Amino acid sequence: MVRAPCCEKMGLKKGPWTAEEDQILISYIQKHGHGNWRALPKQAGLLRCGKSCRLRWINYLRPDIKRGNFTIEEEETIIKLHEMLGNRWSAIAAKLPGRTDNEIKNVWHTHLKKRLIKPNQMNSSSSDTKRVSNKSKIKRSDSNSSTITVQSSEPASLNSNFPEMDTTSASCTTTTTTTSSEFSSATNTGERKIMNMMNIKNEELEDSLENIIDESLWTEAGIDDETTNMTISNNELPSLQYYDPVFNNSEENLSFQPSTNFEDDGMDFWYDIFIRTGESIELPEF
DNA sequence: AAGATCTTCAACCGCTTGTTT
DNA sequence: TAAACAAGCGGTTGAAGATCT
Repeated sequence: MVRAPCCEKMGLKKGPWTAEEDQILISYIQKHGHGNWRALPKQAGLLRCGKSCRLRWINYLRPDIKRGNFTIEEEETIIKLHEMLGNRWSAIAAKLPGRTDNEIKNVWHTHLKKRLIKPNQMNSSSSDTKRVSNKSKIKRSDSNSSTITVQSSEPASLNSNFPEMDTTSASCTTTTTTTSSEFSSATNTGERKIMNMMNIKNEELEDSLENIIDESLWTEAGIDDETTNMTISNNELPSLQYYDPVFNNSEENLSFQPSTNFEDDGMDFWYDIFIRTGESIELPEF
């Protein structure tokens, strides 16, 4: 299918919008709604393509747009959501009323990304805050299994990989429950589901998990009708460190980072776990 | 003071996804 | 079922302002 590129038609204006154009667009939408974006500019008398009008309205002219600097809370939310969702700006924007995906994307690239790198650069010179030194992988090889568990009562399978670590210092249990048919039928979305479920901050463990795990994530992942449980067996735990291999930042987290060399060989799932020196968790047998 | 460089962010582009015919 | 179309998304660009030298 061949489609004429947007704005390629002769006579359509590009570039920054003038106040007059803004006013025309606002007036038209207030009066008629936007309806069909492609037809809008002609009906409104604008020499713009529909796509440009839509973008201008959504990113700038909408009455519910929140202007001005981002608050600390908003920035923290973006950082947290980006940790969970990656560059899915529209999904992040959906959690920040009045903010657009474009704005969030810009803020991320111009402010937040840099901020996340800087603390680690300082940390790297401090022995007690120096983070990740060990890494292991969990392989989930049985797609029909209904649970994924990481807990202290299991044999020290991790210890064999990291003999220098004290296995008594940390433990946790993370259990997800899903029906096998749903799981096995969604290889690619299942991986995201697990990633999201495990991406829970330590301080949040006290809260209801229903409040932590955003159902919309499952909807977006295509898994919206399954039962999900998650439990932490030890209140003092986990004392794990989260390590972001992209930005080299770290913080107190219970977090399991999907492998950057993620493998999806059939029904196999791999996850990297990053743990601070001297601490450990114990892994289940899958 | 002026030119160079950096930063910011609105807008665009190309692609994907969803819907209609 | 496939084509056509509309809307949405994320990456990228480039103009304008800020800062540096």
